[in-house]
Amino acid sequence: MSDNGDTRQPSTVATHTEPSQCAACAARQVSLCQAMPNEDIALLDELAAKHMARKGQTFISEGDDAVSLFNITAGTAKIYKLLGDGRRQIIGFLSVGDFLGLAPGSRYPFTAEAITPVRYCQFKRTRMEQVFTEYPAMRRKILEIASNELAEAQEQMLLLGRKTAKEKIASFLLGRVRRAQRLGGGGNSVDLPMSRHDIGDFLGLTTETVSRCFTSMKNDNIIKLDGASLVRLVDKAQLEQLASGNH
Amino acid sequence: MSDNGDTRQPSTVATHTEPSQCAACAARQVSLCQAMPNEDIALLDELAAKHMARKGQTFISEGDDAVSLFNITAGTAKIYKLLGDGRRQIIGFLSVGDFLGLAPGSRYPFTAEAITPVRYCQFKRTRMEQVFTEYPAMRRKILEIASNELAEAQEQMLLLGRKTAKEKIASFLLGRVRRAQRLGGGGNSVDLPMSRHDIGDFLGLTTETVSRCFTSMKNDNIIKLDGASLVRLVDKAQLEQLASGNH
DNA sequence: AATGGGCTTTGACCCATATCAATTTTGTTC
DNA sequence: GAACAAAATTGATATGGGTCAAAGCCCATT
Repeated sequence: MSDNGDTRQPSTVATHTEPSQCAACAARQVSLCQAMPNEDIALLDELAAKHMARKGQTFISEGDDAVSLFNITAGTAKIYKLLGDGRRQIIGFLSVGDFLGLAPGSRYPFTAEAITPVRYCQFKRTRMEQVFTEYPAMRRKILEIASNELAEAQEQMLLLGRKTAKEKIASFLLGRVRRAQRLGGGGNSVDLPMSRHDIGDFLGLTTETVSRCFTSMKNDNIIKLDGASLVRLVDKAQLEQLASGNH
Repeated sequence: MSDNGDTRQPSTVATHTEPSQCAACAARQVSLCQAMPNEDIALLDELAAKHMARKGQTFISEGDDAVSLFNITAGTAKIYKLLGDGRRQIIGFLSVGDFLGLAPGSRYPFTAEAITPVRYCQFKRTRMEQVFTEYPAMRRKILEIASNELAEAQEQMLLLGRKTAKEKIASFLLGRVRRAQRLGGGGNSVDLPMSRHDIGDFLGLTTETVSRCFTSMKNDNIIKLDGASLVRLVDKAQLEQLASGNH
């Protein structure tokens, strides 16, 4: 696919490592790390390798040895899976506070790539396993995160299997707003750092169909477009209606 | 949908409760319960309410208070989500050893219905939370199960979003064989206790398309049908080829 | 502020799968 | 084992979204 041009065989190694403090981390309150008691947070500082990924850089590759767990602290990334002939399914978009790296086997079942510049912490699985044993609250938190992701994945199955193009777009936009609100963001505007192509690969549609839906919803006065990447939700009630499959 | 006819408002209450012993349970070795040490297995016996669900009976309803966790010990069930107008997405088929009930909020995000007569154990969440604290291996096992389900869900997203009808059917059949093998079942035959309609709602297809794919694969000598519910995989290599999206 | 390249949008056309409508097959009950 | 109902199959037709192609737009760079 076109945007894989220079990232097909990228190194999993990060460009840049920097010191920092978990205590002051913006992601702390919305991430796994909130389960670590304040007095012991320094331990995570020791264990976390802090990295950056440039826009377009792949920092986890499907099939690689799953030796690490990751926590996004800034920016937006996408994780995806590919079919043999290049068809792509984006599994999710990750941003500040999001956790990834759970793998049922010994290999990552997806690729992760930065959409904007991304900051992330990398933890060795083996070391973290010890931490989880020492701090049961951490393991409880991971399980909570996994449960959430599972429910989200199931909701996405409903979307992919049974919703129409417009319903998919409506659901996507509402999901984005909710996420923004959870992170303390504002009311009815959504920023879309990913391309139409990415949105299509997330929703099981083509770029063209995504674009046509946006245009049609704009004409129906359901949304307003401010450039390609800022969407204002004008008629949220109608979006909810669409997203839930009520006709 | 047609097969909801008499189960739309079914009670979540089971028909029948019976004593039994976890120690002798067929599901033990392939379920959560294997994480409980032998000497303490009696504890689970005390906590597990053993139930049966008749064919077609709903034993978890989407939106209900998520007070319990479940473990299937015999039979096959489906879990699904509905859209406002009745469109249905089946999230998974469960059988012996499968665990369900993880809910990110306080309500179940899906409905569970027996396809064949189902036996299951029901555990109160609050009680299990204590057990998990007392037996960390149990929580570790749940996390392992959740990771597995998450990866499976992501694989299913790839299927729903990007595979063609034939590729979906090929993936489905292979998935069924693998599951059967994991449970000690035989080589190249698959039993399909669910209807074509159910398969369609699992794969994001209609009954008719499912049936046409089966017919076409039969004609291409990739599979053999023995009645509607027994499938023999004749050309597994070709199925793998199809399932992985290689042309 | 002109140039160029990559997104995004729009248009025309097509096809895989849905829909609608009969059969045929299977399984269950008396 | 006859009779019925439910499920599966097959056929004919329709359509939502894909594909292919051509502008248009937006910045980033100079």
